[in-house]
Amino acid sequence: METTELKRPRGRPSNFDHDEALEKALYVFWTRGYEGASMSELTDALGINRPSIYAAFGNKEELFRKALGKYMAGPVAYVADAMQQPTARQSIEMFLTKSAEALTSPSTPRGCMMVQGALSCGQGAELIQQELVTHRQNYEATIKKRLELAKTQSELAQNVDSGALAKYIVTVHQGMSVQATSGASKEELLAIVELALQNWPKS
Amino acid sequence: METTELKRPRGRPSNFDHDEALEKALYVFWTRGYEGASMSELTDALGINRPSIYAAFGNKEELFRKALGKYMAGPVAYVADAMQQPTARQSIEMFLTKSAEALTSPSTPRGCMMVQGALSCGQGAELIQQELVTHRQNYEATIKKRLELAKTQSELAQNVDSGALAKYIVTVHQGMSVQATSGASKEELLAIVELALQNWPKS
DNA sequence: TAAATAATTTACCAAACGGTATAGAAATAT
DNA sequence: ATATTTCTATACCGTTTGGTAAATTATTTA
Repeated sequence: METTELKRPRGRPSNFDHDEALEKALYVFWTRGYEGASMSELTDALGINRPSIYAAFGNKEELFRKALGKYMAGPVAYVADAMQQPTARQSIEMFLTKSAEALTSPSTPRGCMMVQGALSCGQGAELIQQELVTHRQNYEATIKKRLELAKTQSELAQNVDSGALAKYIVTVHQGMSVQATSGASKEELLAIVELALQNWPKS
Repeated sequence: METTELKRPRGRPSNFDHDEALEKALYVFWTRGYEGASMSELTDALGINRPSIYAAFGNKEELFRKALGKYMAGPVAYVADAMQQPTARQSIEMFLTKSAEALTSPSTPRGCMMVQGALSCGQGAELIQQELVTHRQNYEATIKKRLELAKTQSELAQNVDSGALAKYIVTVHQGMSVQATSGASKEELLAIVELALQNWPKS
């Protein structure tokens, strides 16, 4: 039991749980976007003073990056799971279905943080904007890889354009994110998923 | 020829063309979004002083609304044209194809202003955000009406859910807008359109 | 108990934000 | 010519932005 007794660090201990604070920051950024979230709103939501935030997380940019990391490791972790389904068809179906649920979950902000975090922005946020573009492209590449695996397994025909199909799938996902932000229900998004999956290429 | 000789108004005439200035403002808002566009950047782009902008267009909100009106009357006017194609299938195909071109046109900013104008925003822009939601929903309703017309004309079966199908179509459009902002080419968007149209419901 | 370390608190900073008061300049009407 | 009207230019307003300096408080080590 003495292994649970961690040696406490030298000076005054933190008055707040860093992980809880980061989660609260995540929700603010998720709702407002990078620029729309002000440091004042963040300090209010986190319940701690501004210098403590800067001491713990750096500056606004780094706080956003760390919140985004928590987002990808948490609410978006289902994507990696979906890719491990036995067939590509099942992977994509699970990806879009879980997306429909996640994008409209009543316990989280609506929409995808990677889409609405900085789709357009002012002069000071172009770096964050570009980073979100890269993250979206990474997910697209992940889906493309899953489709290419399906081609080697003869689930999909060799003449299927996995790049175009992956782009189509993430396009539907990103469109659903906009719809979720506009107030669409989970059922409405699931109906979209059903329509989007009707044209699965024949093997 | 004397009808072209308009009676000039009373005081000092405007030093700039209001319509040209509005078009420049449109491009700034289109690129930066409502919040991302600062009045300083707008005055620079319009080439006129700040009080002249306020005298001519009101405040930032009204300037955005007027620019948005110009956007809908200009770059987005093809939507109304598309709806008048002889068949719904042709209407939707034209809508998405023209969208793919417009969203990636080299002579305009990328993406759809109604999507990226204020997808997420700070506390001062929620009204604009909501107005954009309403505008997107109006376009969705327009497409739904076109599909319902097709049902009365037996182009589409009675059991087709025109609401869900319309939602699917605008979802693809909105996803393509995100893709365009991320750098997708016109050809890539056209490939998405092709995939999206493969599942057109059988009559 | 004293020194050292690290957090919190208060107060503040320069810069940028949207918006405007005031004065001058350019046109028409009398 | 003079008065009137309207736009333009300079300079400025209060507020909010992201970010910090300095002092205080709480904890561990010696």
